[in-house]
Amino acid sequence: MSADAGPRRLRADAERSTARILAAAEEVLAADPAATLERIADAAGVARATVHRRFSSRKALLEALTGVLNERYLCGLDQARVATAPPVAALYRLTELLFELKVGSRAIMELTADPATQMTPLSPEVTAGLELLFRRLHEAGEITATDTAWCFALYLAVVHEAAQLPANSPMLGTEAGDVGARADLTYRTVLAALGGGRPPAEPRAGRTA
Amino acid sequence: MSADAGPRRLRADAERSTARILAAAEEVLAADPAATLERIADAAGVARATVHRRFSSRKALLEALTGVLNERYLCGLDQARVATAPPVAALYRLTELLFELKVGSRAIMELTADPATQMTPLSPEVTAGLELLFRRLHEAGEITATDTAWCFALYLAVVHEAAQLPANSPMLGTEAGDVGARADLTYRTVLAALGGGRPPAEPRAGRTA
DNA sequence: TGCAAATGCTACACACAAGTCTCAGTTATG
DNA sequence: CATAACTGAGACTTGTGTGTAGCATTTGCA
Repeated sequence: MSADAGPRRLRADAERSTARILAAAEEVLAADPAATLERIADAAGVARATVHRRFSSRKALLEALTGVLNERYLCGLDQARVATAPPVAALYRLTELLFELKVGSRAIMELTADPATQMTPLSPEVTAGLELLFRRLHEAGEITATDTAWCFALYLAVVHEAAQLPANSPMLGTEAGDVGARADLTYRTVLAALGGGRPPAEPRAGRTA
Repeated sequence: MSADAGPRRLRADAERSTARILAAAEEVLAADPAATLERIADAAGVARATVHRRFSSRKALLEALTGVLNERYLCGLDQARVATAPPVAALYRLTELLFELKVGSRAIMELTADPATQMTPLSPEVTAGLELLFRRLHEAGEITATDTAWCFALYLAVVHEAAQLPANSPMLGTEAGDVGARADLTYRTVLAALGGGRPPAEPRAGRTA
């Protein structure tokens, strides 16, 4: 399940290096998608050679990164119970989780998708989960939009914009937590944008459980 | 007003080359933001050396490109009469114009903004125009969102997503023109997303005039 | 028509990131 | 503790994009 899933398991410190590199790459690449491996190595506190040791190439590192993000999405979809919970509750919970897991930057996702195919680097499981969620929202009459592709293109866009919004924006209100306010804004905006006929309902299930 | 605004004016064919390069750069860079100057030159039907002759550096070319886009925005804001027309009509018209002028790809705009400052490469005039539009929308009660920054971050995001939407999406309906359908979808979505209390009103002024 | 300007083409210099290799020193783990 | 794994540091090759220069040719313009 790790980056390379090599034949023999890594030593503990090597595993730590891998994790630190991935974390640093996420942070650095979010700020500058064209950042050098050297800058990533610096941010991770390792030598550039070590990056090459843990990841056979830059491409491999990027793929590992999107793998991590995919796992986070999958984890979020699972925790939000998109298949069973009331759709609006699932959407709200999922949105909270996405902000908690800091899946704000779309730039990283666009790094692996080569310019030609323009394919979404989201795994089939993730897209299936999102499709299910929005289909259920539609069946419940919470949204009117019919195209699930449009639904989560818009959803991801709003998540991204809400993540980039400066912390002092009046849109975030005076609520306590920062991520909570962003999630709330995203939830309301998406539901309204996709044609919620009624004013957005409060979720009926657990909030920050 | 041209790319370099040199001391002496260019010959007619040189001016044409400049235009062709800019057009090619827009198309190629929209597909792949990391595209080579050589690929741009090929797409423009000129030699790479000519690109260097018309634009002193890659950076200069990118700046010229954003200049062009800024002009288009400015032109759109002017034609939409954002200062005088009824706000919803102005929004609708502006949206139409943005799609007609193919200002769909945000990738190009993000090319000039260096990763550090994260500044919007939109000119102050453009941002001022957009701010005015959304403030008027708010004052007219068409939207409830209070932060203009949030308003046009979301607006641009929706424009971008609508531009990327595949042509056969059910969201685009069976309307005649492609750009019209996208503009319509964008208009409705944005108005709803920003808290239009009522179902989005039809614009009261000229449509595709 | 004649001249200056613009272009295509080729060759070259330069910078820089990716990737490989070696070796000495450090750290985990049986 | 002894071995094997991991790391940092440095040197090195390679590939590639950018930018410059020269020269023959074409083209706009007066």
